[in-house]
Amino acid sequence: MARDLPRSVGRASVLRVPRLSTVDLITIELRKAIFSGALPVGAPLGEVEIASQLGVSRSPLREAAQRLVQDGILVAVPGRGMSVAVIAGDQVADVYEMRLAIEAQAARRIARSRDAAALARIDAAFQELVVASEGDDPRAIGDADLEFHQVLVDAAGSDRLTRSMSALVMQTRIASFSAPEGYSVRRSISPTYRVLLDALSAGQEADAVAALEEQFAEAVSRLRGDDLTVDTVEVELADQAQVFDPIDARAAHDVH
Amino acid sequence: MARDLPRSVGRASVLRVPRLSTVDLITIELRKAIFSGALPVGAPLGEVEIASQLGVSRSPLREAAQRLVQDGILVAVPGRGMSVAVIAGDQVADVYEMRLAIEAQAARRIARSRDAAALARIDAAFQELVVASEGDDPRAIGDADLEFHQVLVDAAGSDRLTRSMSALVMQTRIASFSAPEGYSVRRSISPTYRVLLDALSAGQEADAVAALEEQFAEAVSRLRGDDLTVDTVEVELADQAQVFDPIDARAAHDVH
DNA sequence: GACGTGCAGATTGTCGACAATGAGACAGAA
DNA sequence: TTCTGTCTCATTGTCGACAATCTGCACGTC
Repeated sequence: MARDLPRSVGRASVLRVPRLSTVDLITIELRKAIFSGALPVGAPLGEVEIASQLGVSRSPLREAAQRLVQDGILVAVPGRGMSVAVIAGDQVADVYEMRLAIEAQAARRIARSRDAAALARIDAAFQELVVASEGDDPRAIGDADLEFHQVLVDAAGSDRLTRSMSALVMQTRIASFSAPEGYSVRRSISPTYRVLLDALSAGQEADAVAALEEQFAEAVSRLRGDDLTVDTVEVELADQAQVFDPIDARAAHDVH
Repeated sequence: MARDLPRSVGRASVLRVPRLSTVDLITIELRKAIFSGALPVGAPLGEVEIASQLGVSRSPLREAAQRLVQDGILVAVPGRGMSVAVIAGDQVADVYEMRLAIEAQAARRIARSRDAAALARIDAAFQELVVASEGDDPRAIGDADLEFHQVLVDAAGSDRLTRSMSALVMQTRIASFSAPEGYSVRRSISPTYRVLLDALSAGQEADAVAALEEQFAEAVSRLRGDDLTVDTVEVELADQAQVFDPIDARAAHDVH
């Protein structure tokens, strides 16, 4: 019925403004804080302190925190409050099991479609990783690595794969922070990356998945401290920042 | 050093009691309500009403709701509150894309390990599905189908795959409710199930994944209303229950 | 009669406060 | 000295209330 599409253009002329709620903002801020290490792994998060730093009340903070609990980034123990998750031991392998699920599916989609734009984006992300690897900043290398994998999944064009991957990127970073030897990254790029890229553009699904599996197996054993043969570069422990950006300037010590 | 493991047995003698928080309880209750259809798809959820039905205040309810938002089961629009998600159109295919990611990974693990106990559990779940399919209760068939897929993933033994699947089970049910023709299920069991089971016990990873892909392609086209060739059985629309169990008896109309 | 405007009702978003629970310190007994 | 019990303090969990926002209806105007 035409009456349902009344005045103005029938097809969406302007699309919905994606306003962000306060909870969204807080969630983003908390993610950044954890990802950067400003909120150290295992640290209990004092609700009053964090809330005041963000310039909000405890209610929206707690709501945001529940989202992170849901994606396994925070853990909540009933009487004891919440703390940043620690991902170590068997959990590390589980993170990579889940990553394999997501990334393998993305890889299959991409290999099957061989979409030029998608492949180009992935290649670009790989180049960023190559550049970062030439430097000595482990944080930059780690970021580029995670970004590459996120781009890989994004290129598959699935909302759910993308969202799931972003949670896994966080968990991977947390696992790195939780590593017994401290945060470190592989200095040289694993050959599996090029194998993966080649397989994707050649449309060889199985090879692409196999490359991912090998790459993840390496990563798991490195994170568990089993494999000391690969050359890594560590970050100084003093680099742990202790504060993070409040949502806006008026935040911090302010009377309501 | 032995001094670090002092009194009592060194290795965990009793394991942590997993007490559930109120937020956990509410989350479970909301899930049940949505899964059963008591909270209809697309329905805005009045916070005061639901909270009073559950016998809790709005704060813990809102916290629980944020978890469901994170799983894509509820949607929150800033000024307008939350409502049960509607999963239709392209989102249906996306749900199955994600399910393929999770279930294919689980299938690969199982096919690779060929763990007898795991295969037995899956077989048992399949038998339940067979039994349900012999009846005429579409809800029972749908439940058994989803349960089968959940068991399949559980059998892989990965916490994250399991958790992810439980969210996807919810989304699949929501997609069914959102279907243009109303809730319906396939009357006969797709032959892809037996192919899958055979491939799993034979250790044929690729065949198992292919069976899942085919099965999901069928499901997507059925849910989109494209495919009217398969025989389905629908549920009466009047069956929508409108209330759901409060957490405990003292709930509802009570002065605090 | 149709459209735009303003008001009223209801609902959400946020806050501060209170109650309940847990952690750590301290003292006393074995 | 070591363990146990108690006390205190800090923190979390929950609530009711207020302010901000949105929806629907009625009114006035073209």
